[in-house]
Amino acid sequence: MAARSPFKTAAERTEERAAKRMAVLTAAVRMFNARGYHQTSLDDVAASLGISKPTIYHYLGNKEQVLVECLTIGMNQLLAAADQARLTHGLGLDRLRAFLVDYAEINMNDFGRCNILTANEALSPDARETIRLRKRRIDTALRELVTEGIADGSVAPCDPKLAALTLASALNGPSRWHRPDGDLPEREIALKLVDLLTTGLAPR
Amino acid sequence: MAARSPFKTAAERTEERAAKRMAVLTAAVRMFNARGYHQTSLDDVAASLGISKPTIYHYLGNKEQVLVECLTIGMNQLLAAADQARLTHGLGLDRLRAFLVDYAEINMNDFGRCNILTANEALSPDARETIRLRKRRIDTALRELVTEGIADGSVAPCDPKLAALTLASALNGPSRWHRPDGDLPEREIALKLVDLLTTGLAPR
DNA sequence: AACACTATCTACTCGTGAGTAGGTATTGTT
DNA sequence: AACAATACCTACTCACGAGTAGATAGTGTT
Repeated sequence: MAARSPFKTAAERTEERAAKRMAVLTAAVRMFNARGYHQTSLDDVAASLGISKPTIYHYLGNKEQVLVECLTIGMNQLLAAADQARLTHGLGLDRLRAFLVDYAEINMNDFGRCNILTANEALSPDARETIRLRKRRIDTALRELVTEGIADGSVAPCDPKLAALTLASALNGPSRWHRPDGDLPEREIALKLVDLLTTGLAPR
Repeated sequence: MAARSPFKTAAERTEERAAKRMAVLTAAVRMFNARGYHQTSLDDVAASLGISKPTIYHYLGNKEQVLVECLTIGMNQLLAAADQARLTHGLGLDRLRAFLVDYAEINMNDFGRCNILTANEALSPDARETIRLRKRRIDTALRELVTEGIADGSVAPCDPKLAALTLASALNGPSRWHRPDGDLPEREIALKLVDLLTTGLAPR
C-alpha cells in the first residue's frame, strides 16, 4: 500500500472530525445503555476514549446534546425502516411484519436501545418536544400500516392506536433483556417475536 | 360522633406512624413517576407534603430505600396476582389471561408504574440484586402459566421464555402512555390488550 | 515570519442535592 | 418533677459532575 501523507486535505479533515464526533457518540451511548444516562459522567465517557472532557465539548455542545444525537440516530433508523416497509410489495400484514421485524432488530443495537432505555424525563422540555415529535412520526407510520392491513383484510379488525402501542411495547422488550453475545442472532429473535404477535397465544 | 381524645394508645401511634410513612412513599412514587427518580429530590417530596427533608429520614433510611419500598409494594401486588391466578379454575389459557389482565392493571397504578418507569441502574448493586430476585419470581410465575397452558393445549406451542418476556413487555406499555384521566377504565384497557395478545394480529 | 485556526489539555467554578448535626416542643413514663 | 422518647425543625457539610477559562502545540495560510 502507498504510504499515506500526514498532510490531510480539507475534505479529509472534516471527515476525520465527523468520525471523532461519531466515536464520542458511540462511546457515550454504550455507557448510557450500560449504566444509565445519569450514572454516566462525561468524564467517564472521555476517559473511555482516552481523552479529556473538554474535548467532548469541542465536538458536542453539552451532555444533553450528546444524548439527543444518540436518540436521533436511533429514531432515524426506525423512520428509514418504516419508509422501506411502505415500499414492500404484498398485503398489509406483510408490510407491517416487515416493519416490525426491523423495528425489533433496531431496538437491539446501541442507538436503538438508547431510545428505549433512556426515559425522556432526562431531557429539557425543549429537547423532549423535539424527540416527542419524531417518535410520533414513527408511531403514526406504525398505525398506518396496521390500518392498511385491516383495510385489505390481512389484519384482524382492532383499534389501530392500541395495537400500535402494544406492538411497539412488545418489541421494545429485547432492548432490556437481550445480550448481544447470546446464541440467537438478533434477526432470529425479531422474527420469533413478530410470529408470536401475529398468531397470538391461542392455538389456531 | 364521639369527640376523639388527643391522647393516642400505643397501637394508634404505631399505626399513625405507618400511615405517615406510607404517605411519604405515595408522594414520592408519584413524583418519581412524573419527573423521574433522579429529577426528584427528597426536598421536593418533603415540600409536597408540607414537611422538611429530615422528617423523611425519620421514617425512611435514605433516598434509595424510599425507591426500593415503592418498587417492592408494586412487585408484591404482582406476586399476589400470580398467586390468585394459580387458584383460578379453568384451562391454562384462562389462568394465564387472568394473571395478564391483573398484571396490566397493576402496571397502571402508582406503585406498579414505578417498577416499569424506574430503570434499575438507579439502584446500588445490593438493592438491584434484591429487586432482581423478586422480579425473577414474577417472571417464573408467568412462564409457568404459559407452560401449563401449552401442556393442556389451550396455549399454542411456543418458547415459554420468549413468550413470557414478550407478554410482560407488551403489558408494560400502558405504564408509559396511560393517563388515569382517560375515558377508558384501566380494566377495560387491560382486557383489550390481553385479547389482542391472545388472538394475534392475523385474522382467524 | 506572522497570523489564525484546530485540537487538545489542566485546573478551575459553581449549583445541586444527599445526608447530618444538633436544636426544640410535645407527649409518655417513673 | 425528672427523664426519655418521638416528631419535627433550621442550618449546615460535602461530594459530584456539568460546564468554562485559559494555556499549549501543531498545522495551514498569507
